[in-house]
Amino acid sequence: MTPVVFSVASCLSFPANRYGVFMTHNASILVVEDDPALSRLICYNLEKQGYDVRLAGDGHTALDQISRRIPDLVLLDWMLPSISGLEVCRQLREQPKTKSIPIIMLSARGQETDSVRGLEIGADDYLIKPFGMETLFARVKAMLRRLPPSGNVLKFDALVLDRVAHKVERNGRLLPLGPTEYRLLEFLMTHPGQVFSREELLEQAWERSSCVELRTVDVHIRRLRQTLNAGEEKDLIRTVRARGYALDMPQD
Amino acid sequence: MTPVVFSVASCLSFPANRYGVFMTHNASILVVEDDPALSRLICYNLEKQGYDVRLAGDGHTALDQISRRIPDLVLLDWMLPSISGLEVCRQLREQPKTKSIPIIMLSARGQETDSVRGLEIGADDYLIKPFGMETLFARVKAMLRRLPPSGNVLKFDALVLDRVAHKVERNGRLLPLGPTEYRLLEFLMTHPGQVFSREELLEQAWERSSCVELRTVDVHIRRLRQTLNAGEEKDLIRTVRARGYALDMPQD
DNA sequence: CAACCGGTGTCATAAAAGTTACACACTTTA
DNA sequence: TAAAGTGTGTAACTTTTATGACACCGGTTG
Repeated sequence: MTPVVFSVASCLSFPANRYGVFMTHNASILVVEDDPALSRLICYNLEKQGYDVRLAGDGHTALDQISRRIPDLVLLDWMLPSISGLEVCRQLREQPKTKSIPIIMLSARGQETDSVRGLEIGADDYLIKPFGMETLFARVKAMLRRLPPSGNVLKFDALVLDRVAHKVERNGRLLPLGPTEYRLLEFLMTHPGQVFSREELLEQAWERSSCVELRTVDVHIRRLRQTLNAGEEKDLIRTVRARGYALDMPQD
Repeated sequence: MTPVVFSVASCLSFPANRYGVFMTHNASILVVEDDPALSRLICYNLEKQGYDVRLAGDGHTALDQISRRIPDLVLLDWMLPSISGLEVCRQLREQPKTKSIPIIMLSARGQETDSVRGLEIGADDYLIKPFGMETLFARVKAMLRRLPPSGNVLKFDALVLDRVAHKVERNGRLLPLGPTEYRLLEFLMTHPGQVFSREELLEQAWERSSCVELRTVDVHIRRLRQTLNAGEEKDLIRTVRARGYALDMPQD
């Protein structure tokens, strides 16, 4: 299991763990589209561009996913089962947490009044189907370019650590961490999948000179786990007997 | 120092953009278009919408005008005498002062590769001629909505700070702030959500040369809180243990 | 000119938050 | 099953932050 080095334009190199989960700072895009053929085409191509792509097949699912984890950009089809794209857009613009998510609407409705309506209701761009993938990429890139300087953000699975805001979230849930737990997690997130001995963790997450018991690491790992997994979620910290700990995807 | 007292009533009629910053003036738009018929049509209609519209008939003039006064938005025709719109766009994106001006390209070139090229080079949107005025308005509005905070009035939640009047209010309640508290709040409001250490806050809200105890920041934060939250309102200042403070929405 | 007054910085102390050590239970390994 | 390695709860302890009191300073007022 050698670390795979994966490089994306304008991004640093990011190691992938053995489960193929890329730890990138790549923009996350939620594609909301009910036509499987089109959604597959879009997702496939966007993923090939290095984006972290999620898919929602209808309005409800979309709102649900967004409430759990806020994407950097939403591609939103107009015609959708359950809740229409227009309505999804309206609802997103209402809530403070979601109102500034960039939205590109996709629609077969090419009438001028349609695009105007979409933009009026809060969409940032409006693409008329059928559109070429190149056009989509260009629009997506142009939109992401204008994103407010995305603070130093580390991501691992649904774990997001924002170094500027000094906040950690898992699935949108804010995690109350103490300074040491924060440093510990920050270190682990910058080296995902790697196992560290207690000595190494003390070296990295504690003061250089501090002479602390090795066992202390256990306690902090435990507390980190407790906070991290509050909510019956899977344990992201792997214990390696006689070696140490690692931030890692659960086996099963 | 007189207590800061004022009313924002006069500002409230201005539209707020997505950053919560009120536009205290009408957005200025530079139209770069050599076809007199079209440019007149566009200018006339935009002015009727209340925008502060300027016109440039060719690339040189456009760059010249922009260097003299930076507009909020540029409508840029592709085909232009002297310097092409594409080149103007490229040059604008090169200089720090102009690189973040929103640009909507206008062009009769409807090929996919053209729009892609325009967007790649730095345009934020690309409209294919002929387009309806309604579409143009919608695109312009959508673009201006996303302008970063630059106004003289900062807003965060129900907190409003007017830099010109040098006054602050929350929920319509006037806040009597001292000079230091005002500077502190002003700085925090221009960087919402970000955590700053006491050193950074001293650097930003105090005189360069002043050598003041770090703990002094605590006291001023406390005074700021006291004034800000007089009225059983939620605390907008987040304490980050061992790091500093941030202006932030209460999470829970 | 002297008293007053709001704005500041500093200190001492209280309160809160986070860290460490330790005892012991539990689990895995040989 | 013994030995080694881990997990957990607790209590003492340390660090950091909140707060109230007070002295100083410059400007204004009577």
